Amino acid sequence: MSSSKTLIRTLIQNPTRIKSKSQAKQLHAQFIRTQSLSHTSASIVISIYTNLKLLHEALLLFKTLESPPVLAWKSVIRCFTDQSLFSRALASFVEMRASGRCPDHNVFPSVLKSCTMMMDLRLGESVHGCIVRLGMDCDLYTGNALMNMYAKLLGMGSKISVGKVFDEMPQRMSRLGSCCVATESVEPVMNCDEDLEAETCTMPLGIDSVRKVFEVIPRKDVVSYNTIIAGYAQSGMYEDALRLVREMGTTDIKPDAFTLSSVLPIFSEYVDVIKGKEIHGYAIRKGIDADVYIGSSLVDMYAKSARIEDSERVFSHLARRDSISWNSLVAGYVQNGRYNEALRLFRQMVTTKVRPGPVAFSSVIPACAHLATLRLGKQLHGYVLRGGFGSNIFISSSLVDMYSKCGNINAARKIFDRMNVHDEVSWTAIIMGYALHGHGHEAVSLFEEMKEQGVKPNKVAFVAVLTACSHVGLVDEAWGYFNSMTKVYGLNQELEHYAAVADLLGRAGKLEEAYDFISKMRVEPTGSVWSTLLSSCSVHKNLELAEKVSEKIFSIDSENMGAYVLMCNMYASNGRWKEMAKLRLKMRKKGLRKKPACSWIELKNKTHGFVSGDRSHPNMDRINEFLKPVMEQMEKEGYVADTSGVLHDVDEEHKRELLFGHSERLAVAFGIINTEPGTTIRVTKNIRICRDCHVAIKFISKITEREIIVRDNSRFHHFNRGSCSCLDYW
DNA sequence: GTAGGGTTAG
Repeated sequence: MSSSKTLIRTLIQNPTRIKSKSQAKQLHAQFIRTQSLSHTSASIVISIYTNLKLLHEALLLFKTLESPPVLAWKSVIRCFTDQSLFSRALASFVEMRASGRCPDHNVFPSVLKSCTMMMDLRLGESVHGCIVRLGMDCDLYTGNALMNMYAKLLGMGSKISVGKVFDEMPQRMSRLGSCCVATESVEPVMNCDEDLEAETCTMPLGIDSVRKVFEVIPRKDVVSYNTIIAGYAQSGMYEDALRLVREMGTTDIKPDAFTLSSVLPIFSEYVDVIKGKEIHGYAIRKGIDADVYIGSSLVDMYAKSARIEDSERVFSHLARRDSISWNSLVAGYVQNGRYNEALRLFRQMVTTKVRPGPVAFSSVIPACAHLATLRLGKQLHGYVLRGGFGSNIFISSSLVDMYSKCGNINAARKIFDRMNVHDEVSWTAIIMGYALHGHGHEAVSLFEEMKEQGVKPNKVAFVAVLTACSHVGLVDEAWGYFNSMTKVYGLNQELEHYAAVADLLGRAGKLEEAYDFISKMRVEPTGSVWSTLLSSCSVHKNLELAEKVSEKIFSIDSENMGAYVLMCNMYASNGRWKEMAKLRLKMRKKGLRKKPACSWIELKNKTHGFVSGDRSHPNMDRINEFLKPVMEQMEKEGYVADTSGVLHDVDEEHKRELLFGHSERLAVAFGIINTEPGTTIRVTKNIRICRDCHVAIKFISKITEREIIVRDNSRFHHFNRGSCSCLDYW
């Protein structure tokens, strides 16, 4: 008997000597056998259980206590937090306070973490009050946890309104990590005060609180610095973040992997690859360059600096890759326009058994949008739904965009309508979708609806609405929107907005006005702004202005292929063969070659490409066999080949043949002969659809009774029953 | 008690 009492005493004095579940249970049994299980000893056993993460055993014993001591409460609360049972941790804390027990500094870090994960700012603040009253705000761990809470719950976004903090809760939730899912009650306690409704602060709300806590902590450690640096970095206060990193250099606290991976995104944002490389070098010297966090930050930093090869190299040297490392490179490919590689890597990621999370989908779906591959886009959509990410606002916005860019505006609208909340990005995606499909009026009314619902349009939204106006010729409306940017929304017009207005004026035939507008822009016009006017000059057959405009283009960009081709076309259609020849000679001297026009169509899991005039396609005979009678029928119905756009200096008969071989016509024909009657044909083209093909496809849609959708590089054309959705305004 | 990747844009 006495020997077992000695044993108990030794174990109680050194509880860490108990390393296994069976040892803990033996100790518990000894207490029961010797009838010495007091409140204090029970608390010690509970703390031993919780240290071994034996929540169930701890709770069984805990429930037998009538008035549990602080040690028992603390252990249970910490264990709940460790197991991601945040709401139960908080409930226990509240209960402990109600029972009159006074918390000590050991319990606050867990409680604050639970408040953070539950996004319960109200409770967190009252805990803070309690901490101050107990004079525990000097405690290092408590202070660090407090800073983290304020940074997470108040510190996101550079300018944030209090009302918005609460609106964004579902998104913030996903950002806090997947462990939220493990709690029993995901519903955050939201006590939104009326007076907190929509006050916009110019400074992120939380960072001020973070700084106050930081200043109170008397002795700071590397975690304190990392927490406040991350807070500044994520609030867009980059200079303050970097200032603190430098300040660390004056102490004996040295930047570690956490510090670096908070700082690297700043240099991504600044596109400062020199500083980024310095950090990379520091990481190598410290021997932490293989860290997964640093690795993905480096991949991202190099990708954002257009050095995707360096991203690939960092990625290939990573010892371990998690889903974020993979996704950083997938996203990097997308950001650099390497869409096929993005899709390839995404596939590789999946075959490597790394489960793509929500972020991976919102990175890769835009690749489908750019490639206009409805087939892959639909597959990803299915994958998204199976993964349970259907209500993620980032993913939904990218799906809206994907469906509209792949030609299915109705599917885009359906997804948009099913979203619970719309932010400026999702609104912009659907508005741009209608704009590209030529439904300018619908786009404009959606823009108005967005404003009515209190969502402030950003600069991209203005690009979308101006594009919508431009595609249907809403000149007055466009001016209104253009001017409201500065007057109502405090947004500066940027190149894209000027370009959209210039495009609008040009399309509307107000060529001189467009010329003046571009000449007086407050931003230096680029070659592409002038190029849109040049194509308007071509559409409205104004050769004189076109020559002026092309000179402007060549003075900015002497190798602008599009301008050469358009000018050649215009000279050709005016019979000015000499000028055309001169221009072509210039092109040849510069070694410029015309980008081949090509079109592609997806059929049965395969993409079929057609290059203008290329007769090598294995189905060429069948295509011609199909086109011949259709062309004859077209001519009976009044089709006359418009050969004015044909560049080549050849006779009329030959020109007709050349038009015959245009890539979009081949792709449409191929689609029709390889699908069931009535199937919609979707064709994508790399440059603007040709004028004659536009007429021809209208006839083809009528004769074959097919809906034909052609996406060129600027918009969609829906051909149906002999007419096009653009109503020939393009 | 701390860190990394994401949606809309001629």
